[in-house]
Amino acid sequence: MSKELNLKTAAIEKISHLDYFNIAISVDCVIFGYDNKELKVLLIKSDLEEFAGLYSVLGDLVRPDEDLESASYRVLSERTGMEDVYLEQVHTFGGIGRHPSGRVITTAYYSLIDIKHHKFKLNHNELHWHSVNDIKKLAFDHKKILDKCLNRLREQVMEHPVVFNLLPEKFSLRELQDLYQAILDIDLDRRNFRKKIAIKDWLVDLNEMENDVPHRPGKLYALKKQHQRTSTNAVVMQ
Amino acid sequence: MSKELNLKTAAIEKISHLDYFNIAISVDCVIFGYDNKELKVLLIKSDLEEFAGLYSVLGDLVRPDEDLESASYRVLSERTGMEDVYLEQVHTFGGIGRHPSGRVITTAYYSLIDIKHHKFKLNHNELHWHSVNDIKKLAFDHKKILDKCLNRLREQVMEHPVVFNLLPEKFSLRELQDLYQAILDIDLDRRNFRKKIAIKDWLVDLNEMENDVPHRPGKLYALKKQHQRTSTNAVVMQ
DNA sequence: TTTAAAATGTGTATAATGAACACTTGCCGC
DNA sequence: GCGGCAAGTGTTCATTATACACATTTTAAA
Repeated sequence: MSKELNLKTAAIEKISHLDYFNIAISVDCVIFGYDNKELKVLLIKSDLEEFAGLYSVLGDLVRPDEDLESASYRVLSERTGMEDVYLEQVHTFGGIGRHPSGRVITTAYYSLIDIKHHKFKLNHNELHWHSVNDIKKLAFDHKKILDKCLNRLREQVMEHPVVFNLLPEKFSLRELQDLYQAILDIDLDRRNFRKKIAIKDWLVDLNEMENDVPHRPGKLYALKKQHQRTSTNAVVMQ
Repeated sequence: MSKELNLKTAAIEKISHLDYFNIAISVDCVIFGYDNKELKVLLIKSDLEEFAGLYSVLGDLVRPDEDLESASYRVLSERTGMEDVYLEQVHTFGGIGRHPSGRVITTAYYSLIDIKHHKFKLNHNELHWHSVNDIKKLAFDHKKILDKCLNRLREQVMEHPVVFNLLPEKFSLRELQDLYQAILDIDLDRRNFRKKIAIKDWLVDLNEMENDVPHRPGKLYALKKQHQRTSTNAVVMQ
């Protein structure tokens, strides 16, 4: 792979090769989880003095031989032990001063994982789940990144079957509704919600019941196979 | 600005500084225009041997001291002479082999401009408008980039007042409907279309009439000031 | 000046979708 | 067996989207 770029614009020739390569690329993964009727996000204590005491989302520099999806997938699996996660690119943040140590352009992804999944492990002491609603300030421009990812998640949630990545394989409609309410931060009418979900035809009735609830158990459902989207079977993945 | 990045992950320390900076960042602008009832896109003949005869969208490397928006804005004004254009980030493409001369990650923007605007000039002999529907193949991964931008445009068009950037300041409802039909590639019912637009309350009635049409002239409208969004007054711009 | 062609401008009826709302049933725990 | 709690289920009403037709205005040509 030649290190000489061949883009012949008027401007480029005036500027040295090194200048152009003096920008680093990173990916940042906003990893959402769901627990105790709250939407959570996985954060790590910032190791930069400038941001002492602040948390940031998980990210890393992109290696020369990996594409963006691979990089964010690597961040995810290194940090959580999980594979086959749902990942979606949201936005690229390229402000000049966004990283105190140098020019770093970052592409933000959001990811949805099941906190209770047997493979899920926190591979770092300083990793913690935080309730999305409680987060006021983050290191770098990560609050902006979080907000953008949260907005994207909210836009997607009623149109596409993505939130099931936050739940265990089997779930009741009440659990599903609680999850929607946590994500959208609104109350939903139970009957209308069930109707809406039924119409979409995303679920299979497992003919099983909840068995660990202190009241009448509900039916258990699972997402239909053809709607399951993860990093390995993504329908659209560049 | 220190060249020593301070991101202390396990992985980074094993890899030399130069490796990480051996990635270039570019922006690509998918510039849409509208003429003769067709949606157009501004393309340039590729100057790479690998893509001889193929066209590509307009792009350039990002300079070390400019953010992504500035870079795409610069590409736009250098190529078209226009300022105050509408620009929106769509997606970042980071595949390993997407550029034959080296590793280049690119962030794609789409832009909407009025082909007939007095400031619009093509500052390059090899720039041409192409009908979006006729484009089968482009250099690099630019067909994919075009498709993604076109999809984004189509998603936005009914919800947000963006397409007015493709029209002159004054326009009739017929012209507006023709434009919507060109973008969405469908026919719309005239009465329902007018109702839908009226409800949105985007337009002011100028109390003027068309005067260059070979039939009954229609009323002229303009986009209300508070809905005009360009690069200088953008509501949300990172 | 009459007439044909073409597009403007407008309203209503019907269908589809979304929102509000209450009661009976089943299981658990005491 | 009784109280608590959530499951399960339909209907009405309001809003929104769709389908559809006719009279009017202007230009251009006979």
